[in-house]
Amino acid sequence: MEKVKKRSECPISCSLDIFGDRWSLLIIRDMMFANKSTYGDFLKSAEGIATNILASRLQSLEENKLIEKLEHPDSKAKVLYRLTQKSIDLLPLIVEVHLWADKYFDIPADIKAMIKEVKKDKNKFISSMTKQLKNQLDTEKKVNG
Amino acid sequence: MEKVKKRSECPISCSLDIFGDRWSLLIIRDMMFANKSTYGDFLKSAEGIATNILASRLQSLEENKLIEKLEHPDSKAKVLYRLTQKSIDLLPLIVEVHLWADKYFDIPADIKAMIKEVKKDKNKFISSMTKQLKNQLDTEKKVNG
DNA sequence: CAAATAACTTTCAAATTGCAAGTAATATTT
DNA sequence: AAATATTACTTGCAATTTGAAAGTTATTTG
Repeated sequence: MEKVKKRSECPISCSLDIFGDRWSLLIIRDMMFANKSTYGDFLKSAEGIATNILASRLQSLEENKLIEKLEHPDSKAKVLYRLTQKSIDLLPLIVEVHLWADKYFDIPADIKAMIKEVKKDKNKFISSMTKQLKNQLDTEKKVNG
Repeated sequence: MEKVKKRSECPISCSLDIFGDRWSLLIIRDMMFANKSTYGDFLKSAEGIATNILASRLQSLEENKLIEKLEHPDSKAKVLYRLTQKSIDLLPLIVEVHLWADKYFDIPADIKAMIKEVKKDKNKFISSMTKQLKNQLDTEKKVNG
């Protein structure tokens, strides 16, 4: 039940209202690149998100349709979180974050490899990864939906 | 003297540590697209940033080399803030924010026009705007630098 | 059936935000 | 020259948010 306060009509401002915090894009990252999909998965990430913050971000992301909650195929105790088209469409933006960071930070080797692929052919990387991510859609049954 | 806490080596995480908040990119936006350059300019923006938050964000952006403080040519009472190469390099990312927002929000007409230009030829838009922004560099004398 | 796992929720202190008012250094007006 | 206005902040304080730790509930495993 978090308030949705739009500060202006500016597209950047509206976007930041949704994912302009220090955690939301990291959850998206985990889902996009690390194939994480559960609450426990996200908790294990290097940045160390607190449990209450994770719960609050997951709720906000769901309210903003960037993720969906599904029944987990392996267990009723688990919840499966999945990207939506809306969040998959953030890939080009996230790729640009990587390219910018590559210019100004030291990047770990494994990620550096991915960035190398991006630099080789950005559009190809994005379209092939987008296709891959889309394959995960429409395959599971939504929960509470 | 704000602490610089890097949560991990992840490029997204490192980037968010710098501009992952609800205000920093709006200041960059004002400088990139609205030709704003002073404290008073930023205060006037639609989102209504508080004076203390603005001061704190300007300091953080300066510490992270995304902006520079210069003597204002018109008055000693004014401070001129200017983009750096590092922040100009955020343009591709900011363009992608616009494209994403264009897909999921209603965009004001004037900005819509710009997005139309972007869609026509993204690379051309970015390179020509980058060139324009770079022209503002190396023309003024730094303050306290 | 007991212990472990998973996904949260709750509690509370600490940090951050946001509003309002105040300050100091120019600049302008009278 | 004195008074007023502008500019760029800073300060004080209440409200909100964050973060660490512990607790809860529903499964699942041994």
